[in-house]
Amino acid sequence: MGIIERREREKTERKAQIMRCAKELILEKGAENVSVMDIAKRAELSKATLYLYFPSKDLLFMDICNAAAVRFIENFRNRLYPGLTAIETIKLYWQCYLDMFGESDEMVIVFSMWQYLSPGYPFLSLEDAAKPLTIFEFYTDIQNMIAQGIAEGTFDPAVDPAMIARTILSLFSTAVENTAKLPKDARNVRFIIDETTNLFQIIIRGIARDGLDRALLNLPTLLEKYEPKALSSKTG
Amino acid sequence: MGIIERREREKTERKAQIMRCAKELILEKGAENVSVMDIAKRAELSKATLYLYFPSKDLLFMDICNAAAVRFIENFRNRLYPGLTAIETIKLYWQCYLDMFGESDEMVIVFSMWQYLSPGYPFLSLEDAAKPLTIFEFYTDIQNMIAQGIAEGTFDPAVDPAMIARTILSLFSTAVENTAKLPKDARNVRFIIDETTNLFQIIIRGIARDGLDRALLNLPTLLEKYEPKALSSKTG
Amino acid sequence: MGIIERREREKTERKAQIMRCAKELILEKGAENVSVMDIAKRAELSKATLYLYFPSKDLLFMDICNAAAVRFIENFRNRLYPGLTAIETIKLYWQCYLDMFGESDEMVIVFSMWQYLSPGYPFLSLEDAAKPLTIFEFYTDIQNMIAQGIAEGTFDPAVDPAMIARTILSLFSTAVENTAKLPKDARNVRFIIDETTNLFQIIIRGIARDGLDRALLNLPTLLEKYEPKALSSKTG
Amino acid sequence: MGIIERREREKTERKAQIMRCAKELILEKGAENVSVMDIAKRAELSKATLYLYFPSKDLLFMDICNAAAVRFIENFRNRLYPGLTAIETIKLYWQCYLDMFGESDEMVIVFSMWQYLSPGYPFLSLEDAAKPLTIFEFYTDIQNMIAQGIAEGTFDPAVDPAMIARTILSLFSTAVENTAKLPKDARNVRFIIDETTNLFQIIIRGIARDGLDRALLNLPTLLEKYEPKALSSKTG
DNA sequence: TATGAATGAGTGTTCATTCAT
DNA sequence: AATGAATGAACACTCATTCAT
Repeated sequence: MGIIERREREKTERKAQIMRCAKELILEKGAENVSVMDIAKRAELSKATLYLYFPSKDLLFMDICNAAAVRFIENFRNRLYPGLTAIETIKLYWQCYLDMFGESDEMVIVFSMWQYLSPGYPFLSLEDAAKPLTIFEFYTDIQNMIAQGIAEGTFDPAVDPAMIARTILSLFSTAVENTAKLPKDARNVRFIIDETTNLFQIIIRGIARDGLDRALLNLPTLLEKYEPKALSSKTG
Repeated sequence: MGIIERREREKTERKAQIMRCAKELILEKGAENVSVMDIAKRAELSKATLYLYFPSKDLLFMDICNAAAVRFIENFRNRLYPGLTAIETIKLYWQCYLDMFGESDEMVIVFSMWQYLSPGYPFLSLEDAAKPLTIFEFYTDIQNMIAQGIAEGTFDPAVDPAMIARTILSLFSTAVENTAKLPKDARNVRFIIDETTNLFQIIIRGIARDGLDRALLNLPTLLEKYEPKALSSKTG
Repeated sequence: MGIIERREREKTERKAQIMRCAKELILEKGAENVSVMDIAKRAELSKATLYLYFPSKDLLFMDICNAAAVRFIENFRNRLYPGLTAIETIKLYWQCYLDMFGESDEMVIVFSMWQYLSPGYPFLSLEDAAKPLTIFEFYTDIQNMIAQGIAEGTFDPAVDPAMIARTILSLFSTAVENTAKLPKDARNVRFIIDETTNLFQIIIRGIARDGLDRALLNLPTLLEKYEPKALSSKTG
Repeated sequence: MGIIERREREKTERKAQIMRCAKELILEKGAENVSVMDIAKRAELSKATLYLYFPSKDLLFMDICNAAAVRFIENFRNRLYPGLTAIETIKLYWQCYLDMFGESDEMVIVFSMWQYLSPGYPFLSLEDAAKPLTIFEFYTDIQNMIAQGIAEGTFDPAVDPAMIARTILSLFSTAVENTAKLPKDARNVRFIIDETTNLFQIIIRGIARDGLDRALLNLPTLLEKYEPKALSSKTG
């Protein structure tokens, strides 16, 4: 039985290795410039071997995209408290983003794969999406947070949650993808985090109900972490 | 010398004709699906002849991008009044956008070419841009308007004008490009205008100085035109 | 030694199982669309294991072809009476064909494998055949029947028995293979039998001695079985 | 204007040259073993250049098939007399076949291309044919001749003209293709002609009305040419 | 005995660019 | 000035076969 397990482990490891190589290349050259040959060379395998682990280039890319997206979403959902206000949830969401992005290039991968696979996706309509990407759940999550915020009187009721979700995703996607297209050494993770944080902050303010105290809307940053336990007023 | 001039004129005319054909195709099929062959056929020229007028496909596309951008920028600058406030200027800017987008596909061209040519551009830094695109002046113009707004106390002084300019351009670019990827008949110009207007509005609100009366920030829409002459208080 | 025998038996059984799977696939998809992978999957074995039992795909296919051919030939030879006239033998031969084809897909296998393996074979010369296929014995049998018929005055002495044998085999082969290329459900065994019967009938008539009573040459059909026992006039 | 004509001529010449190379390879290796690369190499061109002259491999092969088929059919129809009996027409048909086949490998090409492109074609049903090959007209022509023969009392009325047409084409196709698959030096044009002549002869006899004088049915051979002018009794 | 893993050599097709004329 | 012709390099994907374990 040890053998079977070891085989399993090796297979997983190989898949992971291939995905790692593909990710490197995506980060280096941009998704649309990565060919199956490139990945094979980097992984020191033959093209044919790649196809042993992934049935097609698209599915390899989808796996890469989903793996990171799943990690993010699970992390976020695990840290969710019942009874959080919309703005608290948003802050938590953002904290998860900072945590994940601070550690790795995962977010870059998520968004650039996403653009590659479903280019026009979230901006226009959900229905046009051809491929089942986990990242689509980002859309739902964000939409829900905005809707809850409207219900709680935090956000302007004239605002369309779906449109805001689209916008936020587009912004991140663009930010991240643009970064991914730069040569790797020019890339500055820290910068991306600051930039996307500012963007998100602006949008949150832009959709806030008129007259709301802005102090409530401050998102966590790399310097100021958000601790949901402390903030969520379970007693009140 | 008349001959030289005529030659010059003919050459310009030819170039314009090629660009016209290329633009048609970009709108019909999306930038990345337009081949040199396609353009040559549409222009009823040989591929080799195209290379007589444009040194490469990329440079042809850049010219197309620039030509439209120049039209927009000149139109905007021509309609500028001295003495306009930042927010008035922004409204005018937006009115120009509405005018241009309502009338023609020029904006689609501008942004989709731009994405095609310098995908990672404006988000990160001006210096990294490999190619001299006129569209970069959009960036300066927007930046200036935001900076002026900060100076006039309309916008939050903590805001970074350059970052806002990047953001706005990214959003438009994404919106327009996503649209451009749809088949031409499915494209809905009206929808793009509404969407980008909403986005712009949210950002303007998001960067407004705390406590500012939001009514001042209302952008023109397709229904409510902005008339700078009436609004600009030259006397005050 | 029981062990050795059991091993032998198991090996044979495994081979048979693989051949069964391959045959199913050939019937379903046509010989040239069956890959080693397909067969391995169907047999629930690894590709490598297949190569333990058959040294190559070609040789597996040859075995399949031969096994079915042997079955047919043995059946035919078992039912042969000494003292049958040529035309009686031919009728018997045809009856065997009808029996075998009516009951199973064996004939389809025989001929489609044959075409796959030795496409140019029987038409031109026996010597050119690269691979030792049992089906070549069909050729000898038919040739013998024709030669006997000539000797008995049933067939035109100007006729070349070898050529007729080639022709008949080619016709069957083509008929069967064409059928095999159709999707399995569209295949119409009944139709093939009728068609090949007609063809065979025409050839038999075509080579009959001038002036011979055609009634003697009527082949059995699906409706009219041939009973050699009754017909063979052992007394005369 | 001379230039245009020369270009035209050169283009035609190039096409012809490519077709020549492809034909050589088909004769040498069999149609299904000829790749675009092979043809390009033989023609001392790049693969891309081939695609300048033929839009796809299939269409190149179809052109090859059709060009020869058209030559044959036109030759036959040009030599047709009004008022010929069925059997006279058949003899003429055969004479055309002998003429064409004696001179070149054209018939080999016709039939092996045909098999490659529409493998199961004539045997089963006309409707299944996916590609418009001129060779299908062979089918109609033969069918008509048989039908006329039945009407004139030459052939057995029980015979199905369509089935005979299928058979004849299958036989030629098989004969020719089998030849084509042999190594080129083993091929013997003379032999094919004799063989197919004999086959055709046998079928004609096989479908003759019972009691008909066989002498009327003798087909032309390489040795005995058929001269339709002499035979067609225009006066009677 | 059995197999998972690996691969070399191939498939048809596309496209931006060059160059002799 | 204009072009027809040519091409190298690339693309995603497949398959029969081998071999270490």
